[in-house]
Amino acid sequence: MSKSDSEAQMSFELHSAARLLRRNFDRRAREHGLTRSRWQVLWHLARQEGLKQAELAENMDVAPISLTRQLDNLEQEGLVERRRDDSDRRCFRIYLTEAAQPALTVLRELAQATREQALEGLSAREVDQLQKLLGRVRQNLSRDEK
Amino acid sequence: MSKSDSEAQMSFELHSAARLLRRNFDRRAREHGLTRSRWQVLWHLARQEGLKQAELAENMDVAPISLTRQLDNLEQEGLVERRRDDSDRRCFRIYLTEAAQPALTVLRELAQATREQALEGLSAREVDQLQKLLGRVRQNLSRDEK
DNA sequence: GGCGTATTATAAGTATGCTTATGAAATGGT
DNA sequence: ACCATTTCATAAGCATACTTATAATACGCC
Repeated sequence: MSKSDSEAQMSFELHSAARLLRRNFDRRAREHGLTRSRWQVLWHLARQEGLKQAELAENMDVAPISLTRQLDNLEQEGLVERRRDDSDRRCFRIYLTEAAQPALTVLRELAQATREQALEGLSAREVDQLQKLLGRVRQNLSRDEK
Repeated sequence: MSKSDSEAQMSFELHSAARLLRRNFDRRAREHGLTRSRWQVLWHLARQEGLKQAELAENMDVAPISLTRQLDNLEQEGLVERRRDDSDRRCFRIYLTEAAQPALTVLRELAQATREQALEGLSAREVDQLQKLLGRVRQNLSRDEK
């Protein structure tokens, strides 16, 4: 296989693998009544709470306006909370509520299951290698992301 | 790093890298007036023409109905063609027109540029390794895709 | 050969994301 | 202190994808 072909193949595999990983998780999440856009918000909040909407949107890689509606819904259902910032009355700080904890537990289990399936048959060394190579690709691409 | 952490990290990198790759290409394509959904159709057709809409949709990983509208637009602009199948009057076979060729040339160049940026600093051997590892992940996940 | 089922494309309605515009509040230069 | 600029959240309108339903045609079992 020529260098250029191998590179093209790599793009294809990268795309496919990521799509399948997402899908696999989606399928599991859907069985629990969690839709993609919903679990993504919860997932990011579990990593870090108290962000402004704009910051959270940046983290999630969606436009702030797109997050607004998701938060509207999640807030209505009592899973997240908008708290006014004391020092800047323009913005809110976003927090999870206690009611969100059960969903998070489920999400963590689903993520684990998906990963196990994805990495079946790969040695710890190979997983590590894959992670490092992907990390370099990511850095190459994120250089000019702003 | 524990095994489980390393695995979680891998999912994150995979997701990120794929997203950035897509985005990088999108940004380039957009400068040429090509939107995501449009170039995806053209791209897949360049690989293989003459498919039924349902088959093409399956390849592209979208629902058939979603493809219908894209084809409506692309057909209107004369970039693709729906040809009736002789032996099955229910279905169309989809083909690119001559008018689509310039766009495809541009797409190929953009893809090349994106790949070069993504893989900067990786040796041919590393690219190959990455491709093979991703291939295994893909296979693990695509087993139960249907 | 004939009828039930499957397949193909599409339509209607809904969800979700984006671009662009807007109002309120903060910030910075002078 | 004042005005221009920036930032934050949201609104309106559009693009795109999905779920579910439907009409036309093909297929398969008996």
